[in-house]
Amino acid sequence: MEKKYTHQDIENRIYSQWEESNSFSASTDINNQKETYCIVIPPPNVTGNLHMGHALNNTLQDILIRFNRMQGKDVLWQAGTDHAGIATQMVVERKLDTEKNLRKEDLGREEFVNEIWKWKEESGGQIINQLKRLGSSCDWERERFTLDEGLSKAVLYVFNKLYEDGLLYKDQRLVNWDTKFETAISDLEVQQIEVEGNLWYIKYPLQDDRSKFITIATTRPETMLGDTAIAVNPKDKKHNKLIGKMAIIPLSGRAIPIIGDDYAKMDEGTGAVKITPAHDFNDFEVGKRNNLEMLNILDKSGHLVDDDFIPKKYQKLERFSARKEILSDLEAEGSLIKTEKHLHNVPHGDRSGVVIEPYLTDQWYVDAKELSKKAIKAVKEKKTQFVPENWEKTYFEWMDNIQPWCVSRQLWWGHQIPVWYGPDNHFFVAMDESEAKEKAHKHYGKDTDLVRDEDVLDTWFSSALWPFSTLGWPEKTPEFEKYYNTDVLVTGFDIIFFWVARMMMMGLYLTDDVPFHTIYIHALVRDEEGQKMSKSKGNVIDPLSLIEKYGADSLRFTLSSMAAQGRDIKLAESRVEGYRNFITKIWNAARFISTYNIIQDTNFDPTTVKQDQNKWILGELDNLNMNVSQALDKFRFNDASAEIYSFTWHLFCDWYIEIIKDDMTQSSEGSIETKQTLIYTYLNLLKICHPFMPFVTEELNSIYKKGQELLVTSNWPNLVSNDTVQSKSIIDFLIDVITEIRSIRSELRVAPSNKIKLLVLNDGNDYHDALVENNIKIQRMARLSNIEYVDTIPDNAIQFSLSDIGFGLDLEGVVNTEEELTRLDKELSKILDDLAIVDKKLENKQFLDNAPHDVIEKQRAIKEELSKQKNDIEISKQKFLNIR
RNA sequence: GGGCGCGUAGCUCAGUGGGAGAGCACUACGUUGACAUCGUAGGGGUCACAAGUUCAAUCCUUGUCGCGCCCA
Repeated sequence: MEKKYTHQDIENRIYSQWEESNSFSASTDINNQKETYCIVIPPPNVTGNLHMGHALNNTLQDILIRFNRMQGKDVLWQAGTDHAGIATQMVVERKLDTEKNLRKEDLGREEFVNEIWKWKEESGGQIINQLKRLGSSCDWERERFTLDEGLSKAVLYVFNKLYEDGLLYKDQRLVNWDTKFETAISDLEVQQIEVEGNLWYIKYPLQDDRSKFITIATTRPETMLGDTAIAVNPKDKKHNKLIGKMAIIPLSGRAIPIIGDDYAKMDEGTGAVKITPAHDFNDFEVGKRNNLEMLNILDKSGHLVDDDFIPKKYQKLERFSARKEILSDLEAEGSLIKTEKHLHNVPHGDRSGVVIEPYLTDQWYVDAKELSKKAIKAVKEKKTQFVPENWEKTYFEWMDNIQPWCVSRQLWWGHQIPVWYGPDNHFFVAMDESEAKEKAHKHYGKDTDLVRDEDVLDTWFSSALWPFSTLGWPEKTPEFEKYYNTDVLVTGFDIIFFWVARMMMMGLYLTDDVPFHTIYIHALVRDEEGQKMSKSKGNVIDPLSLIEKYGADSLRFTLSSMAAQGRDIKLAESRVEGYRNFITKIWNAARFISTYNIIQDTNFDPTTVKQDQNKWILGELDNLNMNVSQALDKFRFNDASAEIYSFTWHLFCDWYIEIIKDDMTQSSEGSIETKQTLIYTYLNLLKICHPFMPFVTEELNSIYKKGQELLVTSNWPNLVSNDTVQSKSIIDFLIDVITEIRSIRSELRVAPSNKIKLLVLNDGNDYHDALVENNIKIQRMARLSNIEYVDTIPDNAIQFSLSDIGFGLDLEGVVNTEEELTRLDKELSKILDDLAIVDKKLENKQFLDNAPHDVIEKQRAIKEELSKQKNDIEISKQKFLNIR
């Protein structure tokens, strides 16, 4: 075997092997009766690149998938990507601009969309290959894309159904408008950013007496051109007598009413607020309440319109230039009273980065309120369960306050809305143009030319169908029948609103079933300082470079070790390095085994082993098996990882391998049993490690199972279920003896090369036999010259006792008496402290009356143990004082 | 303003109503053919603070202080 595990060479080879053997494929035998396990991947964006969030998300999914696959279930991990409307369109627009200096309008819609498809075929979906590098065992043959034919059909069907059911309608409302992309965006794609702006105080003269003014304060003076009222609070004594009068907008000269409305807060600003219903969400509501006119001052690119109510000089100005102009003009004419610095939140598009405008447009809306009812109920009734549970609060909070879902986007890339308009703007919702034409014929009584709605649907509209559309729904496919509903959705909390909530709503509406019964919400990966990773901060750790450097298994094991519930992951590279060392350790254990050319005996029956060391390690292996399984059932990835780590390193390598070293060079019946146990344990350990570290375990397994089974499709180990109570207590005892001797040697600075004599008192018990049987092992591991069984421990020996057996270490001439006395004092004071605590409890009558029996018994046992140790030390101490 | 969460070893974090844990870092010493990406041993904590419940609190309750995130 190579001295080190070289992941660079091995990972690609292993992954191809998995793919070539179809190891990831869900069963093709649709009629098999096996229990199913299905996860749908949260589809990464087709423009995406693997970041730490993906790495964590997919590591956890892959652990679950591989674990369940090894349980013998019929497993489907449904893979794919989404078409990411804005993001993808943006990428291709930028590319066209830099490469050909073309704008999408130069090409026209059809050709531009072709360009996007071309881009998608050539360089889209890179992330799929990156997921493969991580080791993800998705069923790639079933990979889907939200714009696939089947998924698009589902989208059309759902749009029609929603419309027919009265859950989808066209409406004119304010939307979040991105002036860069010239489309509506979701409020979830809007980031509120705190900005230091200004509050400008502007006076509006009264129409009937222009020497009088009402003063308003605004952060957006340019919108005054669209004001259609000034609101004051009816209870505001300073202002309420003005209600019903008219004020004049400076610069434009248009007259607007002063109205009374609670929305005006007396203690904010001047108490009077300008109302611009077409440019502010709150004002929109005020406008509707008071039947105000809605004047749109902006075009879709954020320039002022050239309508008559806008003074000529401001027409067609960009919105921020307009603000500048207007402010300087206000100042010039004396309408600007003062300017105050003002910290406030300004909405920004999370992709475009530009300030988002509330903008009055016609859009398609889904009645999310209605759809949310079942989705709320399903979680309340635990048909779908959040893990950790408290995330359901976040879910409920959002669901309870849900707004109509604006599903139309003014983009070219996406599912074009299946609505056709007649010449009179009467529209027909249909599955395709011919159906629309039929409907139009019925409506108009003759063939009529129709124009299709130009807009496309929000990407999340199609993503919401993902858990079932990928399985062939709305067709009643065998896959849908078999794998739906899916088992668990694994995702980050930041996606609960975007995606989880929508899948729940659509799933329940369309399939009358929850899309998954568990939603596991994992952490966010942050940098070492706990900052969110972002390109602008430059603190991004690239998972691919970590994979390059340390191997995918190291990264995976690091992430799963740190994936404790309810806490974010602060990732430092040193952790990855540490777990890389762990993998080296596993590798080296295999090298140890390989030294002895052990051939695995397929008839070996672990239930028949006789020796304590072997029974013990098999028992510990069973524990590991159960603990890992239970931890994974509860999504406790960090616990599972910790179990694996400590078993492998601290039981198997540190103790088992050390204990059995003497047996390796022998050929007795006993040593054969040990060799077979060694290899049995190791191969099963590889299986248990496999979901976490698939590459290295597959490679190591192949050393012993060349050409036989692959780990990926092997079965999870069965429990051995021996009775190991006695073996465990014996091995634990031996470990204690060796550890105690090592500890004393180290503290008394006995050189490792100095082999000393161990004395054992002859008044012993059951453990005596174990000492005799393991004589050579103990000598080797504790660096002893020999072990002598004696009737008394001489005065100059260091004395200790374990499990009622007295021991002495003959250190005459080796140890400095004063040093030993110091050591004993230190020991003693520790024991006395502990003893005091136990005594206090046992002397407390209340404690004896109230505490449960086993707790009291435990305290008594502790006391006994401590008293014995105290006694030993005092005797030793006296002996050393005597010879001082 | 509303909600969620976090303060445990130098760092990163587990954990439990009944003798404080891990990894990394640190210190000392290193032998033996699996492993120096290692081995052995060791040091290090008022479990943020305060009050309460309890026979018993790091854990439960309340409050205070500090920090983070989400929503408005």
